[in-house]
Amino acid sequence: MQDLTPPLAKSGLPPCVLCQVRAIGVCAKADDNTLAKLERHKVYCSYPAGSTIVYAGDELKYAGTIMAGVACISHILEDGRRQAIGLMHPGNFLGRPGKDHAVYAIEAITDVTLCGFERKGFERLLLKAPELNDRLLEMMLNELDLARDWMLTLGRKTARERTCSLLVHLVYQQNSSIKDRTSSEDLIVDIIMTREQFGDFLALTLETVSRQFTLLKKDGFISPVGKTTFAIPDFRALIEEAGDDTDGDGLF
Amino acid sequence: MQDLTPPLAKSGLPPCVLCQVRAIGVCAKADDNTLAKLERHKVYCSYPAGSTIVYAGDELKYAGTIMAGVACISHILEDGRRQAIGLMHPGNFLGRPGKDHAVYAIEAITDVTLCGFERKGFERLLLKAPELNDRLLEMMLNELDLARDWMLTLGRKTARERTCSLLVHLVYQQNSSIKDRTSSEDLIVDIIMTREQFGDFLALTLETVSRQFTLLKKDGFISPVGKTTFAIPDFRALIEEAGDDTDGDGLF
DNA sequence: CGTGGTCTTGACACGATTCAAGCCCCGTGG
DNA sequence: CCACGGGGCTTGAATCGTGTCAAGACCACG
Repeated sequence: MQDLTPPLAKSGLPPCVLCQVRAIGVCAKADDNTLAKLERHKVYCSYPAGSTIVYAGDELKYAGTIMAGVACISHILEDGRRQAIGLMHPGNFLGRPGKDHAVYAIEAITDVTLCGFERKGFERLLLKAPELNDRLLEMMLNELDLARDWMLTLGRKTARERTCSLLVHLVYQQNSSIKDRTSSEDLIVDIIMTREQFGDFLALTLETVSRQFTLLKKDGFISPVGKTTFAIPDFRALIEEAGDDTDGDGLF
Repeated sequence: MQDLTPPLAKSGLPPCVLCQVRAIGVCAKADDNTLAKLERHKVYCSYPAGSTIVYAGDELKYAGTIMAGVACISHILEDGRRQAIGLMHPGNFLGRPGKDHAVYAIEAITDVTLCGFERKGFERLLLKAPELNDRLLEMMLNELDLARDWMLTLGRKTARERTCSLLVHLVYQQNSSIKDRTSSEDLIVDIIMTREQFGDFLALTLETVSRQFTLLKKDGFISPVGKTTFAIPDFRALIEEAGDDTDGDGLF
C-alpha cells in the first residue's frame, strides 16, 4: 500500500455512488459529506498475484478497501516460520489506524485492486465522522471474532478438520447465497492458493495439506474439477468434518 | 455478566472521577456528559475465582470493564476440546456490541469485579458519543493484534516457546514499569492459574505444561518462589526463549 | 488421618514433520 | 518439434514432539 505506483488517474476512477463494494466496506454507512471527502482523496492501486503489498516494519502510509482479489496477512518469525493470520476479500479493510508501522506483512494471493486513502487523513476523518468510526468498529469486531475462531482451529483441530475448515471458509466466501441454498447441485470451490500457502493458514506443511486433500478425495468430501477447483457433493458433511459446532457462519 | 446478583448498592459505588481503572478503560476519553450517563447506569458485580461469568450462547445483557482480577475468554467444542482465546485484565472490556448472544464463554480465573452497563443502552451511547466509540475501536484493534500474535504462537511455536511466551505476557501484565527497568533485581511472576488453564491458552496438555516448567527450572529460566510464583533471573533470556522477534510489547 | 485436587514423572502411541524421490504440467530455447 | 528445467504436487519412510494413559507424590482441608 505504500507503493502506489502507478496510481490510476483520479479522473478515471469509478464514482463511489456506483461502487459495488461500498455496501460491505468501511464507507458503507458514510453520509454524503463524508463520502465526498473520501472520494476526493481515494486512489486505486493494483498488485499482481504473488506480490507483497506491505512488508512487516514498513511505514503505514495508506489504509483502504479491497476492491477485487484476495490478499493474505501474515506474521513471520526471523527463522522463517510463517503463520497466515487473515484472508482478506473484497470489502475488507486493510490498514491499522493508530499505528505508524506495519506489524504484519500483506501479500496479494490473486491480483488485487485496492481503494486507498492516505492514513493520517483517514484517521482525522474517523474522528470527525462517527458513522465511519462506527462501521470500522463493527468490521474490526467481526475480524476479532474471526481471529478467535481461528485460534481454536489452530490450537485444537486435527489436520483433517483444519483442512475442511479452510475449505468451508472459502466456500462461504465464494458462494454468497449459500445460507438459503437447499438445492442439491454441487458447490464449487476454488482454493486459489498453493498447498504451501494453504498450509501457512492452517499451520501445516504442504505435504500434510496434500495428504489431506487426497484423503478427502478418497472419502468423497471433495472431487477435483479443475487444477485448483473442487466440487463439494455434500456441504453439510464437509462442515461436519470441519468439527465446528457453530456452522453456517462463514467463519472458521 | 447476565447474572448481576447481588449488585452492590449504587449509592455505595465509587465515583467515576476517582476510578483508577478509568485511565485505561473504555471510558478513558469520555467527556463529562458521557461519563455522567455511564455513571448513572453502572453496576458493579463480583464473581469468585473459578466461576463462569458468561456461558457461550447466553443472551448478552451487559457489557463492561474489569475493575479487578483476571478473566479468561474461551471457545469450546462439543467434544470438550477447549481453547482459551483471551486473558482479560483490569481495564479490559468485556462484551460484544452488536451481538445478542455470546459466542464465547467467560470465566473468572481469580476473583473478578466488573463495572457493567446494560448492553443496549451502552450501544446507544456508543452511537451518540464519538469519543467512546473511538476509544473502543482503539481497544479492539489492540485486542485484534493480540489475537493475531497469539495465532503465531499457537500455530508455529514449540511447547517450550509457548510456555515462555505466556510467562513473558504475564510478567508484562504484572510489572507495569518493565520497559524502563534496567536493574538486575529478579522479576517475580505469578501464573495465577492451574497447569490445565495454562495449557488451555497454549493448546497444550497439563502434562506438557508441567514438563516444560520442570525443564525451564532445570535450565535456570525460572525458579520457584511460592506455590504459583516464580522468579525470573534473566528476563531478556526468557523473551529470547519465547522465540519472539517483536519483544518488549507485552504481547505474545 | 483420610480425601480430593493438583502436580510430577514415566512409558507408550500417534499424528504431523522431515527428508527424499519421483511425477505432472508448462514454458523456454535449441 | 522435442529436450530441458523448474515449480508445484504426490507419496513413502523414518523421525520427533506432544498426547494419552497410568501411577504416585504433595498438600490443603475436613
